[in-house]
Amino acid sequence: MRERLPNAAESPVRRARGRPRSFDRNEVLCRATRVFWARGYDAASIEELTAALGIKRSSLYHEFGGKEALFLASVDYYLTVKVAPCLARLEKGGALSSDLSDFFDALLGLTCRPEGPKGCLVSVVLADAAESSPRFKEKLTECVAGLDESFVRRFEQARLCGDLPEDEDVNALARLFVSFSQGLMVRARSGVALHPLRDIAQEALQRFLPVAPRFAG
Amino acid sequence: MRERLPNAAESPVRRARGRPRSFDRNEVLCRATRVFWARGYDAASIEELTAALGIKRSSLYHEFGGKEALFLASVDYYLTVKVAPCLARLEKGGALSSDLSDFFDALLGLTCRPEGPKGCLVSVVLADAAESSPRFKEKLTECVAGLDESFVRRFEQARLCGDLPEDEDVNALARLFVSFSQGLMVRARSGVALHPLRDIAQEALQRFLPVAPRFAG
DNA sequence: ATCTTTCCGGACTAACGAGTAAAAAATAAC
DNA sequence: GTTATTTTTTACTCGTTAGTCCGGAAAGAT
Repeated sequence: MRERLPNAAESPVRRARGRPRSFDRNEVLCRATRVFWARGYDAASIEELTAALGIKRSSLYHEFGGKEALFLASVDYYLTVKVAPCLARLEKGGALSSDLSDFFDALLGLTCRPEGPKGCLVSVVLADAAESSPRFKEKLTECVAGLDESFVRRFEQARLCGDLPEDEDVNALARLFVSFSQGLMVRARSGVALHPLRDIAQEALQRFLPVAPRFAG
Repeated sequence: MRERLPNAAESPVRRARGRPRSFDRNEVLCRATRVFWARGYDAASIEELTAALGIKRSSLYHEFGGKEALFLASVDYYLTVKVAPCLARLEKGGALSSDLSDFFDALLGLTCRPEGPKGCLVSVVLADAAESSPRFKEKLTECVAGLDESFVRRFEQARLCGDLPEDEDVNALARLFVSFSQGLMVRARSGVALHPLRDIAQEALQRFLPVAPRFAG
């Protein structure tokens, strides 16, 4: 029926015992992410999901366990494949403001694509779902903490190389940037185009950062 | 059966012809708002709504037209009864930073009540639903624009009384504050308590605002 | 008192929701 | 080839969904 897709996990190791699966878990997860991202958790039905995923109901339940688990797996996929590359821009080793600018470019590139779902899966969809399930609320908390942490690390580094004052409160600054970024995602959800959002981000950059000692005076 | 509630609209004008309604539209809207706020648009079922509202299905459909219309009416109620008072804090006539601080206090008081739904109906719930219906997306756009506008007005006023520099870009500043506030709402949704959020808001206040001319030097 | 208008209550429908069970198919091990 | 094992497919259950209908009750108008 369906031709076998070359599966990344099959080459060196011996093939698993039974019938090989006909789909790539990552590919399926990627599509599931898209559906949840666009429609929200509750509005995305299993019917809609299986149609988009190209797998049958039972395969979905067999592989992921259920809708809630599939959603959580999608969030993880999203974090790893979509968000992490944005955060990686913070570590490019440039000046702080330049790295932050790159981060916003990547983030907006991700969340304003005309053909893609608008806004952020975590800041918009997971946030909405958070009140419905304790697992979702935990996940949201985790995500926010993770983002805070990434920025804290970058700001600590900036403090060391003189891009931030010695007495800068890096935790406060991180929470500020993360909150602002998530607010930007709400605006992106409303359909605002890339460029206006980029302008807002640039404004934020100029105002959030204290004038760096090495540039001041 | 059900005792008549005194209805605000009945006193001066002549009573309408037929049987008077047994519920207060505002009270019903208030409860509907709570349900959508806590559960999200899709997760809130008509069953759940009618139970919380204390009216029957057909009364709901007769009065509001349907779920989508009820949701939009709830958003309007929320804007008028919940958000507007927060924005009114901006107009108290104090110093800019003091009025902004009051605004954040009111906003967080609204969105962090331990017994109430966390986060903001607009920034979290409507944002999620926005991708599902064009009416919702329009409404979200309207809401964001309205918030921007309120801040723009306040900043223009601040420019006049010297709380902001003459050349300040009030539009940019407004979008910044609104985006940050909406990001705070995402964090509130995750269950963070009032005080940590208030600290973040205070930090934002200190960093967003350029040093006012009349306080500088 | 009677008529007219409106609202309430409950039953109803047809579709759709998530989740499951069992048969069929594809491969590895023997 | 046969058997064991895993995935895929198909068909199903059964509760819930949004939305509708209609008989009857309540109140103002006359």
